[in-house]
Amino acid sequence: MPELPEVETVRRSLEPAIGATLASLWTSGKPLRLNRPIPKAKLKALVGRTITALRRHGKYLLVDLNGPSSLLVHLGMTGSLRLHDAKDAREAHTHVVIGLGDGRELRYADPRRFGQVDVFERAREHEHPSLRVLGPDPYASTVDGDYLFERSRGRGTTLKSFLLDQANLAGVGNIYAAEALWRAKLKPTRRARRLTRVEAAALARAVRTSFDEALAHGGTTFSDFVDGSGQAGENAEYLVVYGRAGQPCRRCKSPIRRTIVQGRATYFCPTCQLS
DNA sequence: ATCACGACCTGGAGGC
DNA sequence: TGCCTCCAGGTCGTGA
Repeated sequence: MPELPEVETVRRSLEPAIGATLASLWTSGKPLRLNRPIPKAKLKALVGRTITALRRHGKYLLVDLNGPSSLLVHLGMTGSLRLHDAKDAREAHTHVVIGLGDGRELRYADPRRFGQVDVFERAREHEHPSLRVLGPDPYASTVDGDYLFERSRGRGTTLKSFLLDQANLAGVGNIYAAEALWRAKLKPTRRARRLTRVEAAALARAVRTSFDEALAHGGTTFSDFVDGSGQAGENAEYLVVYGRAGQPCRRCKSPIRRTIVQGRATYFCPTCQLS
């Protein structure tokens, strides 16, 4: 579910939590991704801190608190981070509840438990195992055609895998890889090393255009994505290729094709995305 | 080092 | 109604 536009939508929707103070903490006791336990003691130590800012890098949401620490949240496939009234019934698969002491609660829920919740020291942010390996956020000024061109030299993998590799660009997932490749008129199975400088520039623009559109529509919801206030996104209606197998290409009317590339559903237009 | 693949986990959809 | 199989927005460990 949540790729960069969805995580950014969550980030924006949680801004009303800035200024709130962490007052209590509850965890389910169930482990998340890689069977790793939620660091309850580190989270408990944050009680008394105030939320000062909400940031995002790629698909990671960073909640800054006064003092040296921040909270890291990754939504995995099915995670949600929502502001609730403390009186609201707790939804199934809730794993972290942070009481804000003002009648509100920040709740992390994640049915599949592919997500991540952690605490880190901001001064050592770049050393965090999950953040350390990330490439630049596609909205960073350093990301342009030249960056993608240089980065793709000597890479024998497909463009699709290249885009999904968070070490290259942080934030692209399976939906927007397909969307961006369609916009740039590039075939998902094209080898990254074959990208020309002109194509790389088109791809950099295409990634951002796809994200801009999705953001304007509040993100893509298929079944379970919601923002911090529980609102679903409308972007599924506007997708150009993802999930549109058999439907006409929005450029040339050819039926969109679905294939599997490296184990993941891949949508493209066989006419527009010839190479 | 790079790359492809399967595993992780739950729930929903569809077939019988 | 049940039971089975397949599929899903992400990441990471393994082995070639």
